[in-house]
Amino acid sequence: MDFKIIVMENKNYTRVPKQERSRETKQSILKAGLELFSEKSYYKTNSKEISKRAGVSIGSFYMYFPDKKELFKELLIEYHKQIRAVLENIEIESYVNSGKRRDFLNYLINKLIEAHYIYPEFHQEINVMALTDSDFIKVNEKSKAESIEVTKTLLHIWKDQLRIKDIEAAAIVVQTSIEEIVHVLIFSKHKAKNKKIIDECTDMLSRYLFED
Amino acid sequence: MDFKIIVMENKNYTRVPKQERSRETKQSILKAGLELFSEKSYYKTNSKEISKRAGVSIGSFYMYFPDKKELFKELLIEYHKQIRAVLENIEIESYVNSGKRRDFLNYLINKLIEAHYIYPEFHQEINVMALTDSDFIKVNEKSKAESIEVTKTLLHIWKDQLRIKDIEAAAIVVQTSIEEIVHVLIFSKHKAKNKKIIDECTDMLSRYLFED
Amino acid sequence: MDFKIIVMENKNYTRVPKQERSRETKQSILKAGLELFSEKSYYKTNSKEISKRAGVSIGSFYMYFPDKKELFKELLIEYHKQIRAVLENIEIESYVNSGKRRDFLNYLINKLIEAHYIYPEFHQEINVMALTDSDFIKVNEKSKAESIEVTKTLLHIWKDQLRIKDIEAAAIVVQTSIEEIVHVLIFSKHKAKNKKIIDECTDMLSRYLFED
Amino acid sequence: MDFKIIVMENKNYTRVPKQERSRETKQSILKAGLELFSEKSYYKTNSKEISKRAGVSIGSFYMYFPDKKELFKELLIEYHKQIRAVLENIEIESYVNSGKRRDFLNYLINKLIEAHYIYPEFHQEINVMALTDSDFIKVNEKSKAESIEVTKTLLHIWKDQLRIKDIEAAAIVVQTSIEEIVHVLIFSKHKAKNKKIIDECTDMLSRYLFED
DNA sequence: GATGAATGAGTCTTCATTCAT
DNA sequence: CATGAATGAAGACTCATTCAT
Repeated sequence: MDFKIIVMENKNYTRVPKQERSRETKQSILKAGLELFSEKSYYKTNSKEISKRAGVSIGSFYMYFPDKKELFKELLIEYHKQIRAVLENIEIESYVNSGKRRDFLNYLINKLIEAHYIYPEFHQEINVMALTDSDFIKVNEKSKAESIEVTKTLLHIWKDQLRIKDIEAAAIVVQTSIEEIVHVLIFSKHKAKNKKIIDECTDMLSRYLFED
Repeated sequence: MDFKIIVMENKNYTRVPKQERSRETKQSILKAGLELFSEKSYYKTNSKEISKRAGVSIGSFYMYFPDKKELFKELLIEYHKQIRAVLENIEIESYVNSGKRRDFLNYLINKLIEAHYIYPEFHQEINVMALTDSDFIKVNEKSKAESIEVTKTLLHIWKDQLRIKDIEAAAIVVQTSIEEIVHVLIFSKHKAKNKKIIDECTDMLSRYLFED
Repeated sequence: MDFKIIVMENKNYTRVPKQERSRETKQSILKAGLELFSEKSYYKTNSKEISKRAGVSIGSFYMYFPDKKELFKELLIEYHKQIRAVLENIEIESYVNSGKRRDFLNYLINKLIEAHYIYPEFHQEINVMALTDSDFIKVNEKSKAESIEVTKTLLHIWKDQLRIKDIEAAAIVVQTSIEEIVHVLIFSKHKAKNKKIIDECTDMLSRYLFED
Repeated sequence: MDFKIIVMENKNYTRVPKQERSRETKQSILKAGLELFSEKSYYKTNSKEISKRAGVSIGSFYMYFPDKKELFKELLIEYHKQIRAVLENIEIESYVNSGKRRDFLNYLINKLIEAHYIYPEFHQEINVMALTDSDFIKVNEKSKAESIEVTKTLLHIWKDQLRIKDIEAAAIVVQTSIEEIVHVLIFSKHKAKNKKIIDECTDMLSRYLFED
């Protein structure tokens, strides 16, 4: 899924392959769900509204999703997929040997912000649901564990230069700090401050992880 | 509010002073609300259930609270009051001049954990509601701002010994990191790891804030 | 439950005991359900309509019955209770020794007609549901088995005068025949014929069971 | 209609005559409807499911039947046609003059059981629908009246040997008794008892109709 | 003819809130 | 003050039927 709307540019071409149309409909429901869950939260959004926003009937909604929860679940999975995609595109090579550890940390934080920016409000909503519904807790815990694992891997690359002893605990501290600061930055109203905060965060992590 | 149930010790007095009885009833509703919101979230708890758990009628519920939301609001305010109380009881004096900055940070984190432990699940639920309902967003933002303010004040005490320049940004980074790590610790399943994580966090903040 | 409507004769008397009112509401729903299920069948009756007929809100409906099915179940149980009551009031004594076996059979058939007349259409509907919903099949089978048991007991009374050998099989044949003929009579449009049919049925059973 | 699936034996002919194909499609829908209505009742079967079982699209379903009800109606008519066919094949001649009246009754009951065995569950479902939907009540009443008419005709054959006076009423009693006992036998779980029950029924009718 | 995606009226059911007692 | 029966708007979900392809 990509969250872009596929705008039909040519209404003259009559025949849209059935499968295509079908995919489109599902897309539009996913998109509407993403928007509304983000705007007003899961509990304040009802299926009628999602359908309306998607420009389809309620019947269609239930053709593609057995229930509202399932729609959320699909969005959740998609969301994590995208975050993962960003993390997997991180270019470590140029930093790892050049000793530009601080630059790397900066780059990492910015990448993560970018990843979460896809749909910041949905990020919130995910947290909400993850806390509310046992079905989502697992998905979220798994996702968090994976993030910590990625962090651990990254730390291992600088293994020899680290001043910290317990990589496991450090990974948790680092990952948690970054994640939450990214969160703050995304919702910050004073975007001006953001650069400063990123710099401080970079400084903090740099001092923590490495001997100067 | 304290969340303990006030057990009537004197059954002889048939007439309990109305104000007393009234306060009790309200207490029991608050307690029931706190418990249920924490256990099953705001949206999955209904007023009938709260009344039942509180041992009062639904009618009583609506005598003391204009609606369900107001009950949550009062709990929210009470919750922040308690966190504040913990913070206000922090004893800085013994640390500030002794140079035991690292010990202080450790003490601070432990104090915050203690503060949040009052009702960890409710802490979650607050986050949920804060994101869901615009009425609570303000309460929460205000609370966060105050926490950062407190952090700033604390940093000012060590003013001369700090290596950081931008106290404003540092306060945000420090407060956010601590808050979230506390969060992780509270819900951590591997309590064994917790001490290590606290130590790493202390180390990180210490290195960040102070020159060795 | 009795299916009579309790008409409030005196609206001036303000206080209707709560329990009384509550029972009344439930009564009116049961009555409405009985009527509508009989008139239009279970599947064509919806909860809104039942509530409307009962003069209460849908909310009330669901206060007293978890769902439509449960309402039907309660009516079913009540129905069988009433049939049983009629059977238990049968006066055998006056017939058994006088040798008026034929009169007794006649009396029995008439009693059963009376019993089923309480709500003939509901009798139909019971058959419908008993065939449609596995939950009701048991109730119905049990009820039928009990009827055959009663028939067997009756046959035992005339033990010495019976020409039949297999009382078990005879009880099934007799009970089934009566039941179905009663059914026919109830729905018969030519009430004039009914007496004749009862007489023929009596004759048939009499000849079958007893030596002349 | 016969309920057997017509397996296409000749795959060489790519083009199956349209009428043939068309009839086949309709057959498969009828078959699927019969099965599903019998298995789960009319109201719990939906058109999508019928189409699926029939291996055709919903669109096809609605090409052959204006609505779900019409499908049931066709099955109903077909069902009665088959019962009729069995009755019409009854061989009276060999019995009527030989005086084997009892054997004939036995044969008749067995024939009727055979007739209803075509799809016993559907027999049930017919009763359900006949009571539920006014459209089917007529079909059913007509069918019942015809059965009584056939019974009357049969009784007339033995006219001179009958001990009963009112053939009309007797026909009702006989037909109703047989019909219902057949019903009991079909759904009986204790098949062992069935022979005994048939014998008792034969005995009952024989004693009732004829002087020994 | 065939297809099956799309429709939306109609059901069941919940629950915050009121108000007569 | 206390009670809890009653309310009904609102939401989740189904399914017979249509119609563009």
